[in-house]
Amino acid sequence: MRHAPTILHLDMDAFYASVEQASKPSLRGKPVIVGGLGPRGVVATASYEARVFGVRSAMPTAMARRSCPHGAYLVPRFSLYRRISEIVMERLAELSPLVEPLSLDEAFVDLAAGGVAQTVEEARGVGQVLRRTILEETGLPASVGLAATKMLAKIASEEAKPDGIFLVEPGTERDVLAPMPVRALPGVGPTTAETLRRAGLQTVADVAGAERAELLRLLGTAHGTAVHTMARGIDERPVVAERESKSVSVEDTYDEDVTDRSLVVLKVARLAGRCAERLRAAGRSGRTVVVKVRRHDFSTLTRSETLRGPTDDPVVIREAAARLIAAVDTGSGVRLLGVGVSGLADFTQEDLFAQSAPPQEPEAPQESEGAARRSAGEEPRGWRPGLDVRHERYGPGWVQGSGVGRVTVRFETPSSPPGKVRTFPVGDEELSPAEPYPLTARMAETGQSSPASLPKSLSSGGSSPREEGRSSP
DNA sequence: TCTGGGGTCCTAGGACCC
DNA sequence: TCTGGGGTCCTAGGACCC
Repeated sequence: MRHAPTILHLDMDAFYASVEQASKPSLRGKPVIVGGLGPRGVVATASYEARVFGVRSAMPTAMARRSCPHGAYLVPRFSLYRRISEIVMERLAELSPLVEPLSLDEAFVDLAAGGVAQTVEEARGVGQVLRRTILEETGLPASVGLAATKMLAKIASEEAKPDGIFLVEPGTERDVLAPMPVRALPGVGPTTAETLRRAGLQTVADVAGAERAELLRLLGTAHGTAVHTMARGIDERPVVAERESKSVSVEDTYDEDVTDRSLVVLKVARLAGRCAERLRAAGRSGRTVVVKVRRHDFSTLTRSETLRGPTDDPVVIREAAARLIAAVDTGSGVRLLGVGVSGLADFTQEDLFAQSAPPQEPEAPQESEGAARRSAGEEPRGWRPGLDVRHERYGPGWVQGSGVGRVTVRFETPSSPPGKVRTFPVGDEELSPAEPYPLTARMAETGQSSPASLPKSLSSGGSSPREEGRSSP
């Protein structure tokens, strides 16, 4: 274990909600909830103002509306979040070759490997400069944790929030951890915490003081060992850059349970097609096709089939998915269907034996996403709250709400004062969907060739298709 | 209030082979 | 005739994370 706090954990504060507040001046200082807005939606991120009312991530949106009825409820704008994430990750890459992203808004950085910090003071300095840089370039607050291990760096960034920095001095790990609830340890969720509680272990100190054999008996070999080790402040996991994904999957939860068997079969076929598209876009192929079904009572089952060789062929994946769903009783209705492919190979090469794939896939006539949804009997989702629009006469704005044939738009941009609201008929010819506005001057400079503005076929790949836009030192 | 979507890792049992 | 152990692959489910 290293002797200086040179593992940095960066975590953007309430990321999606903060982006929305930065984009929409009228929402600053107000409760903002980003997530699914349908009857079965859940909260992805709540702003700190919304958390005061008890709104939390993963909470059903319907419940959030009850406890925070005056909040602004918005759908996520992932293309914008991805653009901002790219900018942040670029800044991290300047600190070290060892950057391990955990999600769009979170990453570990090994500062020692980058040679930018060897001591407590240097590490703190790097963290402070980083926070300032991110604020300047994106307009968003980020918190930084620094420690000698990943576990403590992550706990430190949690401690630092909101908009702060926290450094765990090497040697004090056990003291910092001791009073914390067991849930603070990575890998300890509700089930493990309950198991430990029943054994009388509530704090990290309790677990650290427990017999190793007792933990193995309670949690099994792998988990028990990991929890015991972590509780004593030991964590030798290295920061690892560029981990290849091991599976690709697509799933949909439906607003109402699907009972019609032929519709179930149709939806599985469509999901298989989408899954294959994603696989191809990533330049991967896989051997095991998985179908996932969640029933009306929330019970979930999976059925899988392993092919003789890896594939990314939509026809092959669709056929396998069709065989799998054929063996599942969906008579009582399903709330979710999913299709995934695992056992990913590095190459995209058709297996020469088992496949029935014709060389030139005779895809069904290409339907647009919207047309596909409509023909499947689903709602077209035009003006969803939070989305960017432009009006010929009033300029750029965002959808505040819609219903009974009308759309309400607020006309403002990141750098404008809070804007005015106007209402239009949903069919207003002068109103059209628009690209997100850059949050800062810096984003406007480099963001013109943003993935969001590129055709789908170019922007969906793993690596960025553009070369320019990198600032010189 | 009624539970998203995208992942990772682990366990356990059965088949199959040596 | 009965009784083995170990290794690998596949399938299914579950806990956990963001």
